[in-house]
Amino acid sequence: MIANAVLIDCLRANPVFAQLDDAALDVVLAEATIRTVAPGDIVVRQGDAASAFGVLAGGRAKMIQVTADGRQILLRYIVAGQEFGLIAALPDLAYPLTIEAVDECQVLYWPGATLAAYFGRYPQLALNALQIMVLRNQELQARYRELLTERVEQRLARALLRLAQVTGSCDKDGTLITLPLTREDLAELVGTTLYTVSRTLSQWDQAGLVNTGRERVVVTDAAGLEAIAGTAEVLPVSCVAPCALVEMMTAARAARTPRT
Amino acid sequence: MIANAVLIDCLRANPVFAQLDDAALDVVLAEATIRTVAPGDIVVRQGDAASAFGVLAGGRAKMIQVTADGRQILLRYIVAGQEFGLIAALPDLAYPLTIEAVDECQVLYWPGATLAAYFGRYPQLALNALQIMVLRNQELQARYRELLTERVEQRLARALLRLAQVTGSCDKDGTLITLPLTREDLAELVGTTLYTVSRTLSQWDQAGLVNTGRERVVVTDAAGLEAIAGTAEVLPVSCVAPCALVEMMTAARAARTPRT
DNA sequence: ATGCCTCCTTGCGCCAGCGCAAAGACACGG
DNA sequence: CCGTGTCTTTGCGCTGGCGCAAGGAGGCAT
Repeated sequence: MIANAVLIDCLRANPVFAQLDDAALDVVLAEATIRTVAPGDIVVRQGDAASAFGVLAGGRAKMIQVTADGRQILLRYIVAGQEFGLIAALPDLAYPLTIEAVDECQVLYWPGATLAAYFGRYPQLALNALQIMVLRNQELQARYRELLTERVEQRLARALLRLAQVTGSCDKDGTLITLPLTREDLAELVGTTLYTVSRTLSQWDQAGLVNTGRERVVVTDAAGLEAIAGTAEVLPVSCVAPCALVEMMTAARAARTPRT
Repeated sequence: MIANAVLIDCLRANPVFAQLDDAALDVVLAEATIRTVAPGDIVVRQGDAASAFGVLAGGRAKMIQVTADGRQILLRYIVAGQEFGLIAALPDLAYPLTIEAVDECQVLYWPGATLAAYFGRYPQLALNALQIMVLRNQELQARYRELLTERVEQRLARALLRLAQVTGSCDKDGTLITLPLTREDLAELVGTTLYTVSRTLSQWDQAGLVNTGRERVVVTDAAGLEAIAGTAEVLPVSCVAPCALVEMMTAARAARTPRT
């Protein structure tokens, strides 16, 4: 059993509950159900009625989607402190993805109706939820754009850097990604095949950028990977004179001849 | 000038204002600013501070993103009745995309702070906004998945079907997509090059699936395109016995040998 | 130790889609 | 009616990445 103080901290750290005072957090926590999920087990299942909202209080989990033809994609990993299932606040929707525990997970649950009630009682929460969805949407849009415009190498480099940031632990000469990452996991994450991932990692290993092993990646030269990933950000268009936008786009389009 | 009744209908039809009574709609509309945007002009600019929320009352517009290297992607088209800039309700964020008018557009604007105030005054609006973002997120996730798992042909077929549905007008023997669609627009929409789009459309034209012209596509055999697009939906996983999920995924993965 | 299972590597052949270049078609304005 | 600019088509060569197949290597249980 996890101490209450830890759970409260968990909620406090979560953007959904930002700006909620301690008394309210106590009330909210008191209404939560806690459940332990074994590694490999399903937290929520794609297609099921979205009945519960949750916060991961411990452990890590994969968010995956299965397609009609049985292929699966790995959308992202979530770690302790992150929430899922905001969709449960809305009536009659289904989970759009499956969440599968990687480690043993502690999960705090609330019925969707309870979350909806919180939105009424603490209006800030509704705004928080909206903000989360807006930001997530931006992130997804960015990844969508990456998929359209970048090549496998770049996407893989960026994925490793993100994972190192979220789940990295310092290691001698590098950052170890503490998730059990198979080549196939990485392939599903960046949208390629396990062969290509393997080949690319081997190459980077020899070049001294990373250090790989069975289900293990250590980032030894983050700067090198960043160079491969390229500038991650979208052009901050408004940094230039406002009216120059159209001209700049045109010029850039004219100059973009090499796709490299 | 557009008649007030038309504008009210426009708001009523918009999911943000769902379940708002007529009196409230009047109040909301009274606080709106209306602006006309000429074809090709920018409605909101990527990177600018997200200061306003808007509803398109007339005309159609492109949502595009420019990348650091000057390439651009076309996220989607919006038509009269659709909203944009929900992000303006939140403090200190920037528009993540540019909206460019295709036709002459009439746009209703509210300052972001006004929208935020509406969320306080009419709590349903905040829930509506959340729902919109959740659904948009699902759609984006679906397109992300398509990009990862499907080939150009499928994505192009699906894009045409969607466009025909949203902006189609009945034509002799087919549905005309009324947007001025260049091959490059389509390429940016499905994530390919104008060459591939041109080649594919030529092929479909000869096969009698579509009828193409300069900036013009008529879908003559929607069923044929649907066959190419394949099953659009994600596997409704929970339709099978709940516990069969894992087995089914495993079986499907074993059976997915040919990527075709 | 031994065997087994899963994961990883790598050679090879292949093809979808890219991107150039050059020519053709269409629309519009003068 | 012609010129001009934009959009479209299509031949061609190329390559990034796919996917198979076969072998290797790490880890776990008995």
